[in-house]
Amino acid sequence: MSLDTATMDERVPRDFETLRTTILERRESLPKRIAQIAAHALDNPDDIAFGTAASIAASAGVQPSTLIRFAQQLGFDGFTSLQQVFRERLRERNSSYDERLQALRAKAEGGAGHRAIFDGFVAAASTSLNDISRTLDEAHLEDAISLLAKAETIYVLAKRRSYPVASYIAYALGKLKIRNQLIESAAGLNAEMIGFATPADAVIAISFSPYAPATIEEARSISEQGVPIVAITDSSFSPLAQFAKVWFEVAEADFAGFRSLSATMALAMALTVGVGEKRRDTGRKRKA
Amino acid sequence: MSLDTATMDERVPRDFETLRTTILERRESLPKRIAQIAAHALDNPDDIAFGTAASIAASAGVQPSTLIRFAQQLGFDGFTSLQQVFRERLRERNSSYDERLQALRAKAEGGAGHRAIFDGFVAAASTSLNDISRTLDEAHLEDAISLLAKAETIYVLAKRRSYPVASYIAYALGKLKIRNQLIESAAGLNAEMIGFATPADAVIAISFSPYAPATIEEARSISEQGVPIVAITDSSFSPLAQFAKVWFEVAEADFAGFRSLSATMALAMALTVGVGEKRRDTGRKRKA
DNA sequence: TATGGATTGGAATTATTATTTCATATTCCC
DNA sequence: GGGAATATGAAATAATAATTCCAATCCATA
Repeated sequence: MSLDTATMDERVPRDFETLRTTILERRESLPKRIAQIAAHALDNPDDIAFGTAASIAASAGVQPSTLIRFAQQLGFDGFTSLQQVFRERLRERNSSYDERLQALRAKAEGGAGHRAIFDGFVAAASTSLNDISRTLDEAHLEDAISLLAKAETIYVLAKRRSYPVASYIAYALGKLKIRNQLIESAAGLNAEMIGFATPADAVIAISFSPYAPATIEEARSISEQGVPIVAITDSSFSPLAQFAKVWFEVAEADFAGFRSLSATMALAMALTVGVGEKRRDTGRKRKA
Repeated sequence: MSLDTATMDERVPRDFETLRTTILERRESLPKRIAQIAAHALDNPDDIAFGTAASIAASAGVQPSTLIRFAQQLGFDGFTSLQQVFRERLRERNSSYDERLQALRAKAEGGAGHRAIFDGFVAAASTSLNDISRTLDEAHLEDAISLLAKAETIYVLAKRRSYPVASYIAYALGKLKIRNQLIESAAGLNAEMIGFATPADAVIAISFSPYAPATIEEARSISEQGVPIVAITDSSFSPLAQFAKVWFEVAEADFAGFRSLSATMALAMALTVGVGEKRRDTGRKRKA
């Protein structure tokens, strides 16, 4: 009877992406109601993962039995095993970014392809983003934005690994027509540039362990001139923290010896755009 | 009997974070077995979300009834409603980054606090990372890494918005002792620098719409010298694509007018570290 | 338009799973 | 150390959910 329905030769999709592809391939050849639930499944994968056969069937507008036929047509032996795939998807994507990162690190160590390296950096970035959105102190954010919004010129201070963030901040401030000055290491004029800063200005300083000595030195000297500093750094022991009016602790995950910048970037952009908004609101605009 | 157990005055935790806090607060005062399952729940939230009362109890080393008592002690009326919280957590975190981004955009438009802006950038970064890890072409990655690994000097070419990525690549290449040359816009010597490149070298070029004319011009001129180009850009219509031996399409989500860089960064780092590995493997090393 | 095969709906059945109950053990306080 | 209160284990029970079955319907083809 049902022994010889097309379930022998075809592989049962074990992961969501394969399943998705399989469904899309067969889309045309599926009976109406089965197609209906197939579409619903791809559109609402979470519902499949958590719902019961009855509830899913109802929200897709079919009978529970149809749902089971759908699963069987794909080679599963019932709804439950189809559901496993949808659950696995949530498991993988979600919670275990940390563990996943661990696994990927091991994998990459073991010399497994370049895809693993890429996945590692993606996982590191995601982990960092998750972390920061959990730990960011909202009050600090408000304080920092107020402080920066009052500044005549915003100085942006960062070297080496943090420099890309600084350059993005400078780019964004420029686009928002907010006067700013990037203090690079390239030209040897840092000391002079810093000398121009006054207490009416402000600084965004970014540095992570091992802290670039130049950054620390410049931060010290500028804070001694009474210029308020907003710092982004990685621990309360950071030398930057002691010079700063407001500081953020950002823990970036690393992979293959390079730390992610994603969390720092997100915070940097929030500060920048936040300052832009604040200035627009208070109607206090300056020339770029 | 059980009507007046402490379930009236205390709020039932509706979201995972509240639940977590509640559990941690009471940790000390919980009976042994209940504490055991409480710890297990916080350590393996996914198991709670997907398992059955029996399976969870088994893997925590307690009886199913204990699990239910645990739920009731927290104010839930049974295991099922406790489980809902764990499922909701997966739902929220996962699928809906896109929708969440939409919501946040609307919220930020409406002038809702700076936290919303920050969340928006985090969501944009996450969305971009999800996208790229789905769409990245593994073969392209291999090709690009092989190509770059053979180069004597790697030139890194990017302006404006893409410049932070370029500067991070240059930093990382430097740390890996791979000879490289960053082509900035600052110094006006780009034409001369480019003139030094030979077909034995290679270029990483990064540009997104609206493409910086200088980047395109420089890419054209360098490709005419026979130097192979690896491009990171945002569509197959990108002018960069036509000059490139290998090119990657990276779609970054944007928020408040600024696109995320997280996906581009992850790809850039994978390329960089990939090249480092490849050189180490082939034993073909060069001086920095 | 009749006929066979595939598809579907809906209820009956079976399986699984949560919950309750009760006997036993442990803990805490006097 | 005795006794009450609390906690725990194990199995019985109730609830819920998946699956199957069969009759009705639809659809293509002769």
